Amino acid sequence: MQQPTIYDVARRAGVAPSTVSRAFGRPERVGARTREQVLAAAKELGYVPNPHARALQTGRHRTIAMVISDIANPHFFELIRGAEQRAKAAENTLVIVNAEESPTIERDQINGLLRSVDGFILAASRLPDDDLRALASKHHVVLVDRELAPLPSVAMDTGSGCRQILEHFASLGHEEFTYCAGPPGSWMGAARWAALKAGAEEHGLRARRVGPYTPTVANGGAAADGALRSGTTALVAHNDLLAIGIMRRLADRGVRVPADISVLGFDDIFAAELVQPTLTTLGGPDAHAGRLAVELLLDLLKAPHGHHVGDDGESPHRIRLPTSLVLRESSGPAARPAPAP
Amino acid sequence: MQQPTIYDVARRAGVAPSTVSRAFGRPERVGARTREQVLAAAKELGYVPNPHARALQTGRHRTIAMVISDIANPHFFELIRGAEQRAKAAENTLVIVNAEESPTIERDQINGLLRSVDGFILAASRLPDDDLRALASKHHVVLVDRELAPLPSVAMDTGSGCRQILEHFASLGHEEFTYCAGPPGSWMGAARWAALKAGAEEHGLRARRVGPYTPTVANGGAAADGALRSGTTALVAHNDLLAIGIMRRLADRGVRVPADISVLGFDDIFAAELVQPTLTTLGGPDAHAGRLAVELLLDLLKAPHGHHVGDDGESPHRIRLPTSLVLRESSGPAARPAPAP
DNA sequence: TTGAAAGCGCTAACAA
DNA sequence: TTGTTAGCGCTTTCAA
Repeated sequence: MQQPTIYDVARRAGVAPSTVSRAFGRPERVGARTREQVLAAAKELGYVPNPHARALQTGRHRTIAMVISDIANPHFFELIRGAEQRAKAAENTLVIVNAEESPTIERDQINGLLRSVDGFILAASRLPDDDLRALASKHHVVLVDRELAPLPSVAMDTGSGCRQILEHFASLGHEEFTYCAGPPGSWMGAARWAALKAGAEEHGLRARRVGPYTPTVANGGAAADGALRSGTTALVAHNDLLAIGIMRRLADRGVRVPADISVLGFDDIFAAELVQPTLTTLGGPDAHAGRLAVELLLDLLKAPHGHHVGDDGESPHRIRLPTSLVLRESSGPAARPAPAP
Repeated sequence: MQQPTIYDVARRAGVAPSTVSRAFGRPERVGARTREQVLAAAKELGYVPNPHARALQTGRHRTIAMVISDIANPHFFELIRGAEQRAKAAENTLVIVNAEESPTIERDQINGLLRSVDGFILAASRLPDDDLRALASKHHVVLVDRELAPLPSVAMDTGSGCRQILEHFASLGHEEFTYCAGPPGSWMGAARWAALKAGAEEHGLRARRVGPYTPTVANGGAAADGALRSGTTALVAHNDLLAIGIMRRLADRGVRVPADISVLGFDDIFAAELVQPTLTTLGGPDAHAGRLAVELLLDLLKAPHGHHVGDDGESPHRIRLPTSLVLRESSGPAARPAPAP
């Protein structure tokens, strides 16, 4: 059976179609009595407004898309939750799409939704800067876990976070550490390494880097082997998934954590306290980040149409969230360098 | 700036708007030369078809929605991945929405997408049977992790799966076991308990049940305490998340796994082999399930409009996937019943 | 406050 | 093969 339209409702309520439209879109511009009749008729008929017809006319879809670089990474759970909450509060639908760590897929997903959503929240986007700027010049975009002037963004404060890690290492007597890098396209990964390297000297630490590795538990094996070769006493992994994989491989090779090597991760995913030993990691307010990202996007949508952040000299919203180092069992006092195998 | 429309492209290419439309929608019905001109003009202008206008006319959106009962449950990762793959192959966009384990939210999410997508894949839906049937009578719906005649569905084969568990217990000398139930609205949970209970006797086992519990790691504590009170030697949890939580609580209370109690889960999520001891669990081909679900939905969409499965006597597609018990460290020979605390 | 009518961008008869 | 034309269901002037 056909879905009923405003015309069906109008006929039933004995009013004009435009009145039905108003009753739904701007109820205050319809007489209270009329409104009730219309709503009643609509209910009887099971009328549901057609969002396409509405979008065609208004250009608004009340839908926002969240593109996640890898939906299998638990790090994004809370982000998604927060974003959903906030979107729902604003009566917007949030659709999640997965980019599978691939810029190509990410681009395709975005293009597929370009005309169906009001804006995009790109979480840990792997797109090149230029693509991002081009997209933002025609559509509303908010970045998460990435910063790029002049786009609005929300990201963890890498600088202060990495300083906490450095201090932790220094206070435990480590003299150097090795960073197991994530994917080359990861802005966060680059930022972390930059901050770690920059702050190392003043904490009396030598910084090394191995990688890049795709950040999954499975790839931790290679990362562990790579790091072990350098005979280090402390490891920082691109994220918790990689850190967990590293610890597994270390255990297999008989290297004790933290006695022989300390291991740190980023994100504080739920598995961090499930593994043995539990993982010391730098976490942040993910749900809050999700809420803020939606809020930023909503602000953008309110701006005059065709107006995008950066058009004039207005200060973009670049939010940095505080992080905190969650101390668990995987980090401890420096040991002598692990014997090269 | 305004997005260009077919009219702009038509003017530029010197053809009629309908020709532009055809060039995109049914390229075979346009002369090769004309088509090239149109496509070239479209490219220069940066034209992108407006899916709403198209949907308004055709009723097709090339979008399918996947509603997940809890997106934070890693069990759904592979399902999502498989579904995405298949959807992409058919040039459909897959949007994921989260129901947060709440029937109300699930219904709201569905209603919000009702007119924007071609069909729904409901994963572990918490909706009452009647709601599901009502929805399926007006829209295309495929169920995952749930079965309800006459809707098409794909689910793990609970019967054979639970038999494997029972045999495992019996062969290890257990004489009874306790099932820690999941949420009341979970069809899968009910099916598991039913299968476990039904098969227990013939394996010489006594079956008990405690719960329900919301299946999260955090709730494992209560589940463990509940089960311990009964002095059991074997535990089956609604899913891995709950099982992991149970093991943590058991460890805290000094109960050894599997020496004192064996613990089993369902789903085989990635964390199952991360925990200590690693978790014995019943897993299945999740990615395959995702692919199949999309395929089933695509079949439905191909059927004549207004025609829904069950309208006539046609046999619905109810797919059952084989499961396999992944033996890990958390299950072992029966001990004497743990002393009641 | 309500109605009439135009049109959003596209597709699909129907004609040419 | 291509153009003309009439909507899809809705919102939004403009009048009444």
